[in-house]
Amino acid sequence: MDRQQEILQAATTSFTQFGYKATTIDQVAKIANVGKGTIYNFYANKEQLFEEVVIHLIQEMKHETNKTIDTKASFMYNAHTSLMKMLEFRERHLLFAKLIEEEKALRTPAVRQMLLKIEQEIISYVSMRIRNGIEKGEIINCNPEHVAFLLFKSYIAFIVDWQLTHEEPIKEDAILSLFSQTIFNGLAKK
Amino acid sequence: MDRQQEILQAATTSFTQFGYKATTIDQVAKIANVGKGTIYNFYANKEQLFEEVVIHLIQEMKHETNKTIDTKASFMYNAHTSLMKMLEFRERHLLFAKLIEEEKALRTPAVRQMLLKIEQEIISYVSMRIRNGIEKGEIINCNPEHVAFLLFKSYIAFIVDWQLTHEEPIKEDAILSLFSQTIFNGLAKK
DNA sequence: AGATGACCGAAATCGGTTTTTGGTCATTTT
DNA sequence: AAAATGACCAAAAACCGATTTCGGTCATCT
Repeated sequence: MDRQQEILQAATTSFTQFGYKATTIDQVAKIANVGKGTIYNFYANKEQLFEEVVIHLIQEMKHETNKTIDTKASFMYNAHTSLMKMLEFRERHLLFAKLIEEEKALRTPAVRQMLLKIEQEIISYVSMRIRNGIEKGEIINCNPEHVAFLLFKSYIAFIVDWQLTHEEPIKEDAILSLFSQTIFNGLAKK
Repeated sequence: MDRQQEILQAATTSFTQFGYKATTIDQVAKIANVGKGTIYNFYANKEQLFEEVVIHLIQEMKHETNKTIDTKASFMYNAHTSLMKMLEFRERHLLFAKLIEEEKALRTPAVRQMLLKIEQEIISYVSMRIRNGIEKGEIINCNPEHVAFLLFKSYIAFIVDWQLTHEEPIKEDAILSLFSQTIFNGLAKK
């Protein structure tokens, strides 16, 4: 694996485990087995390295989701399988969870900014899919941004907030059936 | 108005305006036009005064909601009007918003604890209503706790989080129609 | 008997000092 | 020559003792 890959990998590990602030460049260098200066050959500064990690993760999620989408299938079916896919890779979203936690606890501006970027990115992606479903006449004529916002916040609530008030995390299939029964089913044209 | 009422009123005002931590007992005394010692004749300490304020607010909300419920009407209709009622009194929920903000920023343990209490209280109330709807055969057989959690978190997301990423608050009727189109409609038996 | 505010100690705040850490660059390695 | 490196620097964060604030008490006063 080339050095840049190694560094990105190490940074992802460290940010996920310790958060943004508690991750030091020295530490990333050590994990990646490179000198500190080498990192700056590829990334201008810590914030950009962070951004690269986040962009990479978003891309991966989009890619993963797109793979599951079958343009022949119904919106309903695709929404269901996409959500399932997302839930399957929940651990990978632990970076998000970590960042949300850090944002709440430390209010690091860089983290806040990145979270808003992630949110905006995801919501605009989901909006697009919803708009698509409306155009195809598969789902009712709703406000795509509002529905996307609702979906995003609901998802985060179960992935992140649920643990705060309940001992054990909620099961994937419980979330899945809940969303299917409520939001998704509500959206479907009858 | 008797002194105790005066104090509770003053405390509510101050907590809502400044939050828990930034509210001093001296200040409450001043607003209520009583000596500081007088407050301790009615409330053991600041935390209990806070709890009393919160309990009062929850009671008021429950009462307000119960008033709108028509046992003859459908679950759907009642859910809709209850939500409408809640939205109507949005300003009164500003204390909640303030507390959520404070919890995020300062992590005051007393505030955290109180928010969890509020959340638990509301979710258990909504759960009860949902269980009722299921028993009456009006809505599909879902998990009442999960649906209540979803409803609560969604409501909070629009009342509190929306402003963080959007300039102007979302309109009441936009929230209302969104909930009707998605979650509520999904729950309805067809 | 109930209300009050001066008073107390614990907890928060502040400001100056020390330590940590993001970022650079002269030197070394390939 | 090009890339890698870690000693080094300045700026930001952590630390810590001095000072202030504030929750809670109680002797005194209505």
